[in-house]
Amino acid sequence: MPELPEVETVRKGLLDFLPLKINKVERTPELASILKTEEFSLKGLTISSLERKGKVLIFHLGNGKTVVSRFGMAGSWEVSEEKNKKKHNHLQLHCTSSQGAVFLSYVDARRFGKMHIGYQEVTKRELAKVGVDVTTEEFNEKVLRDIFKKYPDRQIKPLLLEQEKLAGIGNYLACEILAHCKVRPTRRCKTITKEETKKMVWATKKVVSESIEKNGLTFTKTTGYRDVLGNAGEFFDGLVVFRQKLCKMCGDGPVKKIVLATRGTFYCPQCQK
DNA sequence: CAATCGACCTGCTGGC
DNA sequence: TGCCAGCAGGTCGATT
Ligand SMILES: [Zn+2]
Repeated sequence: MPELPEVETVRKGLLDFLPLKINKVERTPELASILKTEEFSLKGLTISSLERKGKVLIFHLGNGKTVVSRFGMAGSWEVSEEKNKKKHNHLQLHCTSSQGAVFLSYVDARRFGKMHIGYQEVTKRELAKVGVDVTTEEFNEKVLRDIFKKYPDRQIKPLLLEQEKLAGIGNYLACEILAHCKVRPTRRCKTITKEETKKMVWATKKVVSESIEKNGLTFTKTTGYRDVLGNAGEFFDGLVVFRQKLCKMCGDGPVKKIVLATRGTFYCPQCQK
């Protein structure tokens, strides 16, 4: 269920343990459906740096060796001092980290995640499918305007979710961004004004950065997204429409829920035009 | 070609 | 309380 802020929080959490030398690899048979590429063994390699583009996390292990990880709806990386005995732990790496001996695990109950263990070429190929990351300098008004020009008849909200166009936005971020720039999710791109486009860039930067500051969003108490040490994200109170009854911007508008491209979509008819 | 829509999985939530 | 349909933060591939 991770969007850009959750993946970034996981990345930052792992940074504290670098370098991570992998001494032993344990895996379940179910990893096979997640692991799309396997060009070498991880045993004996050392994770030296971590990169992120949109919702994709990239591990660098030296000599052009990389791991590309997409979390799907329920996947995440966890660090523990004790062996991680969680039910859906499909890959457990016994490591020596800068903090001592730890276990690095990829846990994914629904197995919608994808992983590639491959050389630079694989990373390059995978990242080529990913559009402009919304946290980069590259993301600006022109990028959005060009997309709108190219897809004039499409509804804005499903378009925001497409990672080949903009990278990092998922369902909650899309709803929140559109609320903050006061644009209804059903609006066709060609009807979005220059002023609204400008505001959408601002809203994207605002919502994404605020969620990152809060270490992402956790919904359910028991399950759902956690950082590498098992802590919940605290962005819940920052939501203004997503899964809300009342709009938190105007304070009294009842939030409407519709379905767009099979995804639950929330907006305030009072605030958003 | 672009756009929509079910399929992939497990587990929580809410209504009866 | 128990059961069970409906739904979930995301892609993909097949089909229109
Ligand atoms: Zn409102």
